[in-house]
Amino acid sequence: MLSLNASLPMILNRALDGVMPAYRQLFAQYDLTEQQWRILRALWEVEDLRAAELAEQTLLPKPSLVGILDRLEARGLVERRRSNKDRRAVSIASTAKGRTLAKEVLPQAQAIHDFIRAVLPEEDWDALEHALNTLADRMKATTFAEIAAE
Amino acid sequence: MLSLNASLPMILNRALDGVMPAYRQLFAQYDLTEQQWRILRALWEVEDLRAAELAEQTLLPKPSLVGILDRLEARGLVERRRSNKDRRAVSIASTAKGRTLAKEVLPQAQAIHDFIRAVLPEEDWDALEHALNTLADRMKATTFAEIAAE
DNA sequence: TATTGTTATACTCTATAACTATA
DNA sequence: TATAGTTATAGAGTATAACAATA
Repeated sequence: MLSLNASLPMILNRALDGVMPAYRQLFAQYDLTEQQWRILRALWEVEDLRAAELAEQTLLPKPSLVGILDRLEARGLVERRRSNKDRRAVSIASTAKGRTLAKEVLPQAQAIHDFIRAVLPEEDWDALEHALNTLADRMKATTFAEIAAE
Repeated sequence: MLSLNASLPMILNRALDGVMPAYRQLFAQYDLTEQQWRILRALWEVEDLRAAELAEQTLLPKPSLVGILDRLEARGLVERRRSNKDRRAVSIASTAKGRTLAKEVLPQAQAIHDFIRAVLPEEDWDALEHALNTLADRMKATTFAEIAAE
């Protein structure tokens, strides 16, 4: 029987547990949680995103998104605008204040990233990325019911 | 500049996001959260563990552990016993009821695991495990301050 | 009717620091 | 004094379902 620490979730969690503290120390300096960071990070790359797109890119459930956006908006880092084309939709964008923050934080995040990249040789990263992405894609199309039915 | 969805945390999170729903559907049938599962899973492999060991193996912070154990104990799935050798220490073990649960759930968790393993060839798994464990080890010994100082 | 985003509810987990009892 | 576990506090995120406005 498989042991706990050889299970894929635990391997992934251990890796995250190794990597995230460095990031969290950085985020903490700017009073950001990991989820808030993901949202800002996504918004800094584009003009704006609709709530549904943002939820998908950040892997955050839609009802969670609302609260996290509320907090970011209250701090003036993002802003919500009702779309004119479809009055149901909301477009979310970084504010100027948010972009100022980006200029300060992104280089430091990049430094962490570079440090991490240097731990493994380039070809290991390619293999890692490919394997994990394959897994995620394959599993996204699979439910527990299908597995149990085998 | 690096994009969000190419960052290691996001790659790992996406993989978890692909893999966990299948497990969560299973856990939900037994009213278990992911964290509760980790604890039970660890306790099913051994006679007992001390709180500190359990926290380490499950990657759960000690104060979180207390509440999660409270809930598991209230359901009669685990039990806490004060150690006689060191009256400060607490040894935590699965109850008979917990072991009955194990017999029911573990084979289904194993089925998910087998399914996941079949997605990638054996050698990819070896590479993946090795790469991620190397990363976790290397990063655990690193603080943000060190990275920033480079 | 279907979709977008939001609200409501209830709960689990987290972070940090301080505390109790042992050692 | 140091350690093991717990408590206290305050908050963030999650899950699920239901809802209002709009399409």
